[in-house]
Parts: sequence; structure tokens; C-alpha cells
Amino acid sequence: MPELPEVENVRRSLKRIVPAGARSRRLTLHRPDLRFPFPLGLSEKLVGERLLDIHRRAKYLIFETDRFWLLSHLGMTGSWRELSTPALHDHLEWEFENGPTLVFNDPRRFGFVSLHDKSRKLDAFEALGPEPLEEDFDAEYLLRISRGKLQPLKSFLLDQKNVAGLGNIYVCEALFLSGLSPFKKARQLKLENCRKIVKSVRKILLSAIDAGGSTIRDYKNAEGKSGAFQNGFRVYGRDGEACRKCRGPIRIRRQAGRSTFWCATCQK
DNA sequence: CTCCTATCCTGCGAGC
DNA sequence: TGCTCGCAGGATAGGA
Repeated sequence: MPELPEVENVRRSLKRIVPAGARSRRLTLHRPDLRFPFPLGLSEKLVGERLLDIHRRAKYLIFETDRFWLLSHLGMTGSWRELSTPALHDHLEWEFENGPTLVFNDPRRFGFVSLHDKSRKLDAFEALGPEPLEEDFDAEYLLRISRGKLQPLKSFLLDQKNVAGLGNIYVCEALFLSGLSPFKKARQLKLENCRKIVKSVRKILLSAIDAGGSTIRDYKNAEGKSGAFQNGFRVYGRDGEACRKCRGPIRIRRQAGRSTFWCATCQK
């Protein structure tokens, strides 16, 4: 479900729901695990902790409390919301004193949460590449890490250790904007191509964040608001339809287990 | 190494 | 209408 723009919108909406410094009263689990078992002693450890801030790294939400980092990955169908009516697949409830109760819901259970002591080094993100909206994601970096790689651009940009936060939708959209084929080999990239990619990725992500993310089926932020960026898709989910630029057909092909959408005329 | 496949799980739309 | 099939926004272990 959620790529960087959706997670960023979830983060912002969660911050509007829970007042900074709200004290954790109780955390309830409705099953032992999601993708992984819930951390040992999760509920006990978080009681009395204040929620100081909510951050994002790649597609991870990071709840910062007095003593812990609580990481939440949404997988494909994970969502946070303020509890009003209980629903099927509500797995975790987090109550705050004089405040709301947050609920994590995840039908497919590909999501997970993990708990990390702030006094220890956080190594959960060590394998992740740079944030695509930060300065260290630039053309020189892309050129350097793409040397010798036979991998097609699509898989190269989906790989979280190259750049962290892109998923299937935004890679397809960014590649269309860059005019580069998803099947081009990474090692064939020239510096100029890398500039195009960096610029396109940034532009797509910023527009998508602004639009509240993309709602294909069921994505909503924590306040229940859907995204609107799906209305601006140039290629994703548009196979058989006319390219908005050249009027040729948008095509779809299976690539590394995922659907790739592209325009064979506009992307070389 | 590098790259692809299968896998975890539920829900839904297409096609019969 | 009801069934089966394939696919879905992610990540990763394992095999070629």
C-alpha cells in the first residue's frame, strides 16, 4: 500500500491527532504477531512513556518516546487511525492519557512494529540507502552505485539499499517523467541520465506528498483522508490507455515479479 | 557477486 | 449468483 508519500502523510496526520508529549496509558495486542512476533514486553515497556515526536525514515514510521524508538512498517495494507469503531484486522491499540487511542490495522499482516532502546545504537536502518528528498541522493551518487550493475532501472530504483522509500507506483511514474526505459541497464546510465532520475524522483514524491499520497484501493491517512495523486498518474495502472504525452498506448509487463507500466515511445 | 522467484497473508475484481 | 484465478502499494531468504 504505502510508499514514501503515503507514510509521510500518515506521519503528519498522526501528529495532528496525538498532542506532543501525550502520555501512553495502555497498549493492547489482539494477536501475538504480524509479519514478526510483537516485541517482548512491548505493552509493559511503553506504559507511562511520553510520545515526544513522530518521524519517518524511508517507509518506516518512528514513534519517539522518552526511552524508545517504536518503529512501524505498514507493509502492503497496514494503516493507523484514531479508534472510533473497532474493525476487522485491528491488531494493536495504543491509548494515551486524556487523549486518543491509536489503532494499527493490517489485513495482510505484512507490516510489523519493533521496539528499540534509545540508549543503544539503532541499526535497523543501516542497510537503507539515502532518503530521495535529501541532499545525499544526487546524480553523482547514482552514477557511482550503478557502475557495473546489469540490473534494469526499475529494480535498481525499487531496491531500498540504493534509494529508500520508492515503491512500484513512484518508480514507474518517476521513470516516465525522466524519459528513461524501466528496462535500461543501470550500468548504461550516463551522468545526465542520473540527473534526470534524481530530478524526476524528487518532483514526483513532492507532488505526491502534496496531493496526500495515492489511493488505489484503500489507502487513507490516520485522519481517514484519501489521497488524490492517483488522478495524476501518467503510467501506473493505465495499460491500454493513451499516453498523455504522445497518445501511444501505455504498456504493462511483468518485471522481477512486479507490474511495470511504461510508454515505449516516450521512454528510451 | 548479481538477479530473479517464491513466499508471507487477505481481499477483491474479472471471467466463466 | 457463485466459484476460481490472478493480482495487489513490500521485503527478503534462497537458488540459479
